[in-house]
Amino acid sequence: MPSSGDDLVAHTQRLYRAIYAVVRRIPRGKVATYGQVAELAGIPGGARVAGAAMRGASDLPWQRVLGKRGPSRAGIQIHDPVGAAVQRKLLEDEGVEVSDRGLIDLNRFGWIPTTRARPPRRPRRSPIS
DNA sequence: CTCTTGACCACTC
DNA sequence: AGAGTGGCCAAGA
Repeated sequence: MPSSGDDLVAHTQRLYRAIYAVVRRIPRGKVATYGQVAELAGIPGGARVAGAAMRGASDLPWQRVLGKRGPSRAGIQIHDPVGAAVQRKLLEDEGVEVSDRGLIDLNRFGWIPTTRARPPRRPRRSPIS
């Protein structure tokens, strides 16, 4: 947390940089939610901030950040229909299954920022075609 | 400083 | 299951 003497501009820049840093850590073929990204970036409850940060995002895997649509489901939440289509394409290109309604199963594709080895997960179907 | 906006989220019907 | 509501945080006008 910034002390009262901390430069406010530096602080806000740090927030966005933190968000981008988190997004860059999301591995290919996995997805995270805005809320998850925000929390990892040090902004608990700041899901909307993460969304705002994604809007102007460039040179980072922004397509891997989705809205939370249920306990174990995420979905394309982007407003612009064109951008939504692009996101779907990018995700499918890296092996993420997106339903017709734009939903993704977090149990299968959700990113778990594990520091240690994750338990052996056995995909029920071939991860790669 | 107040008010509005937003690629959010959880809770209720 | 889908729609409505209120709350959340930070940015920008």
